[in-house]
Amino acid sequence: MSSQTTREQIVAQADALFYARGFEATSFSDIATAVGISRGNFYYHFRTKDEILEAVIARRIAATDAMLAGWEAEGADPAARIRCFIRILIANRAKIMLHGCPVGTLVTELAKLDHLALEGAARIFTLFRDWLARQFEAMGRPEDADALAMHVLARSQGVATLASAFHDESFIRDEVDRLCQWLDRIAGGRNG
Amino acid sequence: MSSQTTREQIVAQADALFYARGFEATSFSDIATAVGISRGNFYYHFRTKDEILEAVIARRIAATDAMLAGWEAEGADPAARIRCFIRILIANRAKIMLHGCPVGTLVTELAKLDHLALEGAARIFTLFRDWLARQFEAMGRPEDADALAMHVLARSQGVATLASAFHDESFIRDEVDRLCQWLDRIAGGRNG
DNA sequence: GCATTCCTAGGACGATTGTCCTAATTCTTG
DNA sequence: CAAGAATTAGGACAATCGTCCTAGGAATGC
Repeated sequence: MSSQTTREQIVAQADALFYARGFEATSFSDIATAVGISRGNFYYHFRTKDEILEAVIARRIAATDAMLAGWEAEGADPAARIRCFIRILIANRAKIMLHGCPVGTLVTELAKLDHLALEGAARIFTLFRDWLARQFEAMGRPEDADALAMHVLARSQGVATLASAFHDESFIRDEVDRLCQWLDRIAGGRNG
Repeated sequence: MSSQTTREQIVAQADALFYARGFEATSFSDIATAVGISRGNFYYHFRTKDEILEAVIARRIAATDAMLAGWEAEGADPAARIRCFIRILIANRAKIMLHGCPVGTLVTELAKLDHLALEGAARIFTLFRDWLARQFEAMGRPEDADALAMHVLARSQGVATLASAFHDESFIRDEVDRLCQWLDRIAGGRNG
């Protein structure tokens, strides 16, 4: 039990630090200090840095799954569900302006490192992609549901990147509005 | 003369390595090895890693300036100029699928490191932003030229991020087409 | 209450990091 | 050709990295 808690604390702190500082820039000592344990104890729970990364990715996958399931339970309107996704940009704007998108920045870093965990991290993107595609299918766009899902994903990524580059909150709001208008046009039946 | 060449070689190799592996993951030794000189010689030209980063950013700013000026010299049609920008995604698709956007990934990394050079790196974004805004002004959209510029910039960023996450070339083409269609609608006078 | 497993602390390891120094070499200039 | 500056090579430096080991304390099961 106590070990579970320690392990969970390690993964939670590693998750936050990987997001705020990046994977490579975060050291064993950083995480151990954040949790309040010794490096020796740390090593008992995770033998390599890659193991922590795997655990963090698994944690993020679980959290994403839960979030998407929650939006799906809220109502039956697929357009409203997609708006839930788009509005993460607003809800998390403070952290996004500081550190960008947690998924996008991790995937970008792992791609540059040629890291094996890149595939796992990209799976988080896939969760969003497939979920969004299902909503577009439910909106009556089965033929280009995946393309539309990728489109929404891409625009959200771009907003997060530029918001952290320019630290501009009103830009986030403008782009969210623009994206929601685009979604309304899709839902209204016109072209995209 | 020979020193100029050595210095330029260092900056060029550092530029390529920072793009491919990231700033922090690239060491003095990596750059020295790539150039084919000793670390001691390296230190003669650059005393700190931040100095190299500054030089790389200055180099990228100069290259960006030249590229934008070149597009401006090609013709007088602002929409065609913007299409030049959008098509970088196609022209550089191979490297983008491997390492993302050079500007976006550098800014993202420096933001996480709380690095002083972030401001300088964001200046590259500003070059594109202001240039794009000038084109939208010339297209008769002075009131929202900057917002439209940021919109184009954001969508390009998102495409680069997802293209490197999924290693999907057809996605790049689809999004470039979509963005060009959007541009045509803007140029045609309808709403955005 | 004893034995066994689980958990923790603290330090050691080789490698690598950014930085710096010094001595040799090359180049330029008179 | 000689004198000075510019350039290079190679190694030393303290610090930190990820990884690993060992020994003691806490908890659990019989």
